[in-house]
Amino acid sequence: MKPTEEADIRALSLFTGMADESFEALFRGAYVQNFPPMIELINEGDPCDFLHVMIGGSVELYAAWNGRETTMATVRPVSTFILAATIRDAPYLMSARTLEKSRIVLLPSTDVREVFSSDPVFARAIVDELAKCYRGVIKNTKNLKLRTSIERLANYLLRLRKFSDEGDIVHLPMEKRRLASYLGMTPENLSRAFKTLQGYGVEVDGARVIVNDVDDLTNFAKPEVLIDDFTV
Amino acid sequence: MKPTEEADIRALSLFTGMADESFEALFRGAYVQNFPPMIELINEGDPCDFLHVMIGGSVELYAAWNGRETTMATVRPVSTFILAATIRDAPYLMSARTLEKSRIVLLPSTDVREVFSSDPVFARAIVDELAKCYRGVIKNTKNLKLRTSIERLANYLLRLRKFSDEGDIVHLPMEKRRLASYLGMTPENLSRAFKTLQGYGVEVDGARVIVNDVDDLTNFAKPEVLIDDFTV
DNA sequence: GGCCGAATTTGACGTACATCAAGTGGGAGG
DNA sequence: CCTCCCACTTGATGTACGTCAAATTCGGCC
Repeated sequence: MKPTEEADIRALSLFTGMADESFEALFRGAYVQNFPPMIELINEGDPCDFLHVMIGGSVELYAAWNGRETTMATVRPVSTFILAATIRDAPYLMSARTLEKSRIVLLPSTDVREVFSSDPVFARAIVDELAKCYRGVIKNTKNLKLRTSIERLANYLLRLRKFSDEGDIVHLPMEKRRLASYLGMTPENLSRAFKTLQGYGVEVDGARVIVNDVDDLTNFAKPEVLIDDFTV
Repeated sequence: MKPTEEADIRALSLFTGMADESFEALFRGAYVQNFPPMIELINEGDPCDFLHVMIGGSVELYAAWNGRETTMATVRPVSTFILAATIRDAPYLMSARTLEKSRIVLLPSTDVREVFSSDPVFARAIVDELAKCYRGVIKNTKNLKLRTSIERLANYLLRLRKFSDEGDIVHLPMEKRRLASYLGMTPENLSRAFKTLQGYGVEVDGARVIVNDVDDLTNFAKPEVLIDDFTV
């Protein structure tokens, strides 16, 4: 692990307040690995051996049942995933695969639980993180149950735009078929949903999307803090 | 609060291991209240002032957006709700209303956070509870995204049956329209879904449902630990 | 028991979305 | 530069599910 990477990780809210000794104890047994694209990192149902920390690339979390599959989330640096399973020492609820070449730190779950017990600051940070994740999933459920697929797409675009550094031009951070699955629809339907949003000033060119009329789109999408704001 | 009620609460995994002083400190500032049916306890977006502990009746957690409303969960004694908002000192993501006459203990959020900081056993219990809740919501998301409404109903019935003490006879614990909303469908569609499940030996008589052929229904519903087992 | 209002059911119909089957186009490798 | 492959799009069609309106049943209350 390079010093800059370590600094990035240390800056995560999960690790930032903890004692140096704890941080060191936590990362002493860590493995840093580079994975090629489309590698299965985790299989649903397997026992949870590691907390994963993304420091490069991107990973898709997905779930399957009865031959169907759905994207639950995509993870990007710098952040952790499957904290809950680590803490509970429970089997993974989701599978994970790399989408691109990815660099990931693996922290043995036993170490995480150990440091959790010994460092109250880390414990507090874990609780904060878990509560944040929980609320994130609740928001996602509201999004799924209360909105149509077109409304979900519209709000998704507005969220992208908020963090775009090119103003009204946003770049879809994943393939359209994965976005479709994440939003709970088929690729075909996503394509048609984009076409519908043309009527609200949305212009699509591959992965580049231009939001020409924010007010119009916002008026249609009706974004709301308690669903769409990930900081609350 | 009656001694038996206090004992019931103390037995919750959230409170069972903590020091007596902590428990006392936590409940010193508690309010015990009786509510009539259909009272709004909590409004989405309000600041979170209390951790709620159900000791009688039942409460519906629901969310609304743009004129639509959906049931997120129903809570029954003895258990707590809105732990995550309490911990984060964040606004409620869901609203809550009593369904029946209910008896509820209100613990000031500040007290919860204070005891959380001072009692590591309580802290550990909160983390466990949060992780459990998080995993519960993830399972719910998988249920919603991977299954049709009929499949969700079938699995819901099998879950009820598992905890029924009348064998193949189960009792729906809420009105059908709320069940429909919880399962992400309309009352009309729920009615038709029940009719479809007649083909798999399901007999409906008001709130009483008989599962005549568990194997047949199971074969259709394909329940799975990583979606339907709330203990994992 | 009989009445009343609300929940549930039923039927007819409409909409949202999935599926299937061709296209079309764009990027990686020769 | 060409070509192949794979994502994406498009159109036609089917299915799941919602909506609306009208029964019907149920539960509470006199």
